[in-house]
Amino acid sequence: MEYNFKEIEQRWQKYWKEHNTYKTEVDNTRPKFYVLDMFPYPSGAGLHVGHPLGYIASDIYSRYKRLNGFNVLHPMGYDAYGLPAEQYAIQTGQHPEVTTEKNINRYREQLDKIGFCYDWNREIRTCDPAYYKWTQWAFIKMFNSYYDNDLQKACPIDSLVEKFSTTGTCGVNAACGEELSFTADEWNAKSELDRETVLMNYRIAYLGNTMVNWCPKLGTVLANDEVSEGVSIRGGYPVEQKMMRQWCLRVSAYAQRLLDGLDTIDWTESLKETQRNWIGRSEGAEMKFKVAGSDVELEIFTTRADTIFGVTFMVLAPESEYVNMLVTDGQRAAVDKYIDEVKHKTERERLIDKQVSGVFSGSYAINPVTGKEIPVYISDYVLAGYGTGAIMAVPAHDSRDYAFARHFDLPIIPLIEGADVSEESFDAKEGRMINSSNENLQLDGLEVKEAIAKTKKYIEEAGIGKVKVNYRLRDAIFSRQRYWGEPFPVYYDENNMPHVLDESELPLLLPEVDKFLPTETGEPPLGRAKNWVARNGRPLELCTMPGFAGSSAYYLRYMDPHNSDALVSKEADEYWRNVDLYVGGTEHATGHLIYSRFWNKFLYDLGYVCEPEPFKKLINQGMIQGRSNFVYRIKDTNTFVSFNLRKEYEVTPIHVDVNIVNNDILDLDKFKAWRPEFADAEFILENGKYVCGYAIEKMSKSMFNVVNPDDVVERYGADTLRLYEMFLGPIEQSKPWDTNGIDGVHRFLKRLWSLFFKGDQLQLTDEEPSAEAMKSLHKLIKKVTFDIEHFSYNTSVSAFMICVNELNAMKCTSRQIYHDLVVVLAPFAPHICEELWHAMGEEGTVCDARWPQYDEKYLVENTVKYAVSFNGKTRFSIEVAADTSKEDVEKAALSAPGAEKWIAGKTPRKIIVVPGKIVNIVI
RNA sequence: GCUCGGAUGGUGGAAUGGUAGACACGAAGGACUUAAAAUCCUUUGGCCAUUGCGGCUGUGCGGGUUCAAGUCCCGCUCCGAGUACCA
Repeated sequence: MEYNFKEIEQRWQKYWKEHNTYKTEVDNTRPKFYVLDMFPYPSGAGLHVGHPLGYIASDIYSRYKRLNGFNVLHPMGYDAYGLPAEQYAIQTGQHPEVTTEKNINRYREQLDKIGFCYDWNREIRTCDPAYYKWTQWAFIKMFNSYYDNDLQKACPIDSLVEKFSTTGTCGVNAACGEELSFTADEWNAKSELDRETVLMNYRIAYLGNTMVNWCPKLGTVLANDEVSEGVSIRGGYPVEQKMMRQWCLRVSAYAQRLLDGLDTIDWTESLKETQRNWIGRSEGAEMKFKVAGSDVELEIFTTRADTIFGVTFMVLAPESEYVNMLVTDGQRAAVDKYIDEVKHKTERERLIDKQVSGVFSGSYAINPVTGKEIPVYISDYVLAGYGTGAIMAVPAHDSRDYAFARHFDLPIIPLIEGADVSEESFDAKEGRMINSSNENLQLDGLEVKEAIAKTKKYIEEAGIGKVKVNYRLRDAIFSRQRYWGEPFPVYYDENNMPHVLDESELPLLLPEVDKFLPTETGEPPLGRAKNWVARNGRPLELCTMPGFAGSSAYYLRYMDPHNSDALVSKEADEYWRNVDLYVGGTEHATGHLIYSRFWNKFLYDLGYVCEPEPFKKLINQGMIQGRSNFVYRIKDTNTFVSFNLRKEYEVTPIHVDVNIVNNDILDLDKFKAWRPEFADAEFILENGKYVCGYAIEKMSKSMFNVVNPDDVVERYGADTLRLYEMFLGPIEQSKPWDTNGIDGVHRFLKRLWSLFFKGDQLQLTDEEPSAEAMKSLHKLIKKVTFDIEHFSYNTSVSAFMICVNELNAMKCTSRQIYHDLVVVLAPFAPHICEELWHAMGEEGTVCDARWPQYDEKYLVENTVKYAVSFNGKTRFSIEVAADTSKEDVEKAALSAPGAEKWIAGKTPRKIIVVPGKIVNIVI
């Protein structure tokens, strides 16, 4: 009987579906394990061979845990809201819902062919009203909450109102946009509208005027993580800075907890580091500089308080509120001109144009320590959004200040002994201080670190400023001027003040529109919706939520996907708790993985979830790159020359579809049929074959290097695909898709099959397995158990190959051996194992078997091989009985044939015996 | 610039400080076959010796620790990823 993978795989996939084999329920009698894949955005292109890499790894882990008696939650769903469907809708008029549905069906079809053990009863889609109801619900909760810095948690906004009405802002320490100060009486005297305006300053979901990344081409704002190097990540369009009234989430309030939480979770160090950088904690000081002839106090943030003696000028961000206060009449025109220029530069231009620019404000600040007057400049190298939007410039020890000082010919005072600042600044925080003492503060001779500490202490005592921690992490901008997203549960009153809907009104359904474009008046697409008003007749919010809204809490919904009364029931949450193993790409490090942690912590504060971190362990699967193939056309002809002969001609490399190339050998007939212009192509072959060149590139349609998993399944079967993807290399490493080795894996499965069957006959016997066979099996179990726990799947596949080869060589037919072999292989190649399990006459499915435990007693060797080294160089090996004493091993090594030659009559100075491994003889 | 990874045969990749190159691909040779496919066997880091054992060398470069280093330490080079006027 041939290994008919097609028939086997179809049969078992059908069986699993019909028997609901992978259905999961809360079961308090068994330990839980939650394995999650980052759910995909269902794009029109379908899955390529890179997508399943992580899915296969998590599937193996899920099956392994299940075999070990865990109740495994392993769900899948779709991140269904997103730009591509909307862009497509704009172009074609096709409703995004229709294309999304179509794409989801295609994804499902592809996923099903690979034999995953997902519990599809728990499928979720972010665009499903029953799902996004809970996204809207969370938004309402955030709107109705503020962040209490003393309690370090989110609290109901009502309790803040309570405090305001009894004590005013006194004693309130809350995360806010702007420090406010008022008494209870002042609060109580405020109008409803004024109160709402004040509260907006504290809400966790708030409407704020902020500088946003505006992408004119996409017609929407983007979050910081959606922009890279001044262009949008999706589409690569220019992004500019614009002040807009936008919904924001006060993620910054959670900065410290997001940072601290990283120490409690098992993620790769590099990913944690990325998040730490993104959060960007920096300890420093806020200092106040008086301005000559003015009441204004200029507040700046610095991490280098020690350099206070080297401050030779100040710089304001062009958007800073200080600008207007400090510009003198004489400089007004110049400043206005400069600010106008800056405004019209896009973020990208600002980055490309690294030339120093700036303008003098006309004012002078007074150094609080030295009392010296220093000019105040305005320049776009200072960012409005970080710190206070103003800096003290120390050109000797900051490269940006240095460039500015050089350009405007401002003084540069070195403050560190031995630092040469004639050519460039000395930015390192090391060395001894000089030029830094007066009657107020003496820093000379101190190390930089000591100087920083001393200065901080001084400025607090002298009341010049205070120690402050700053974070780079900004609040998330939460509005998108798009159609295909979650509508905000928000309406506006006659004062244009937003209010949230009542929870009973959820879900607020996404309305129909005639076109998916902005309105003629420039409003978002929802402006086209008819009757887009709340129950009370008030107009609803026209923006929708961004992509990360729906993906921030989806792992919670999987726990209890059909609950219409809660995001997740207490019971389900307390059982499943959080994700034990999360598998996905690093590209979400500063987006989804920050937002999700924030969202989870918020729900944790409110008592809706019981774990402070959503993802306990995270594995990043590498990207699968494309391996493009090339043919070489001789210039001005239709003749193609094989790879190794191409140097003899003048040729143009042309991408060729990798699907008509096999192991770099071009299928000539398929090539001719591929495109009309190649129909009469001629070839110059080498050894009768046309060999293609190759290159590693991103997998994309335009490179003709996209490999579809369906094609691989069709040709080799799902089990081969699964094994091969794991065999390709370490899971976390990026690597090109290269089918050159797939035959080897497929051969392995065929060999396995032929161990079971001779002809049509199952050739297994009930005889006792030999010690040799037991050893081979237990070696395998030990190795595979270890490997799965350590996500080292590639070496497991090797271990299977070795074991099967050994069993084959020893002609083992023992049912007992194969029973266990099938169980440990089942997570990797479930279909063939299910078939063999069944053929052996076992009950039920292999999914419910028990993971075999290895027994060291079978692994004990009778004899041990020692490598014998002389002065560290291995020369030969000896074999001795396993229980030979160290002394006897030494003797055996010294008296072994061949040893004489290396000892050369001398007396060994030292002999080191590493049990079971090596004897090193030092002469 | 900063942060984090990485560098091992023709290729993908194995090696708790202990015989480097497991396993697989590819290649070469062979068996079976009219032939091909499939399958199986042998060889396969480099150099030298091959009538035999064998010897030398070898994990990006230069040092160091150690009886012993691909692995640990110091200093470089190159490649990849992330991030970037964050004061």
